[in-house]
Amino acid sequence: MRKVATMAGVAPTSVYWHFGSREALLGEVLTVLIEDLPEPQARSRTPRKRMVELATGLRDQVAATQPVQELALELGRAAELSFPTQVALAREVAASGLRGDDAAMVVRAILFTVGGFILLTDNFEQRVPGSETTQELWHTQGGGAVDAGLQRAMERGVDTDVLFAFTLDKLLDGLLPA
Amino acid sequence: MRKVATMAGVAPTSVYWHFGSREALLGEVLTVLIEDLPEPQARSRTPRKRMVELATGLRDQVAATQPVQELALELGRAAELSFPTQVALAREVAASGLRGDDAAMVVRAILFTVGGFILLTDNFEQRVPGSETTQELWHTQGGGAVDAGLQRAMERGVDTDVLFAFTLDKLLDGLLPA
DNA sequence: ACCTGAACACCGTTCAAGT
DNA sequence: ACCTGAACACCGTTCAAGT
Repeated sequence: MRKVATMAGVAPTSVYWHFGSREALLGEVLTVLIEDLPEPQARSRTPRKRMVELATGLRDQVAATQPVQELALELGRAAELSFPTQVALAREVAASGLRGDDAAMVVRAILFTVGGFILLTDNFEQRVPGSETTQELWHTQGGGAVDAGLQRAMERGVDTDVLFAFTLDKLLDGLLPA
Repeated sequence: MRKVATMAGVAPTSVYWHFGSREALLGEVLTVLIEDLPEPQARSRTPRKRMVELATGLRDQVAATQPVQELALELGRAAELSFPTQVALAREVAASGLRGDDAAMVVRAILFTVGGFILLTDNFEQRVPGSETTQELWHTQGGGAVDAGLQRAMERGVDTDVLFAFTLDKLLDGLLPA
């Protein structure tokens, strides 16, 4: 508040006259930031490929505008960030032949998976220096609990981009049976 | 800090002699809380059913111990909470016939999906009163953008428990083809 | 209508001084 | 070895007083 006021060349208390509270101020900032986000785009030739494009695009956009996402999260307005993609996704699900409640479940399953991935990856990156990743925990855990090859693979860690693409692909296999 | 000190019948500054910082204190609290969590259990008869049981169990456990989860999240130690389930899940994936890197991808896809769902649902519940859900945004959005039946379904909202079960089921369909 | 300074009730933290 | 009070540098916010 004091920093913002200084930048505006005004006393901290003036901000309260204009915005009422810190939260209200941040809310207006977020609204502007959200308006400036680009529209989701999908140019591929099949509905399924366009779904992947939209999902990946949302993930990339959030990664590229992390401060916006953190602010939205803090203000409990994360839903707004994903809404344009949700609408575009709904259109593709309808294009793939699904209707009504069935279509809605598919739209939501995809969006929850994408959104969940984003939050989870984000949480990993904000990891406190001293804390352990599950990767490190697999090292600690003596062998023998699971198959040796699996153990080694778990100890190696993952590329989250690859995992995201894999998970989305398999989910779509389940959601849109040939 | 001051509250904790009062409860311990000591000056706030004494806490710093024992723990060093607020973060270190909370870290030790979290370690104890995590130790007290029950082991993941899976009693069903097929690997796939046990996977569903483990995933659902983790979700339920987190919901039942939300303060622990929030603390783990704040301290960047969310990974630890899911680790026992991750090991149990790895065992089931191996039991279903997968090995090495393929198995690891499947374990991670499931765990990321479950973890993501948990974080996302949690974020929705912590929604700020004034903020809009996508459900409300669908109402705002005039009709015509998508199929009318789908629009109505999106306006109705979801039971996240049902959506979770559905998504997990479809993901497993994709991950463990018959 | 807009801005101000003084002040309040909080934070986490440091540190010299005590026993 | 453990505890203390005083103090620092922060927060968000209220409010009476100014112009």
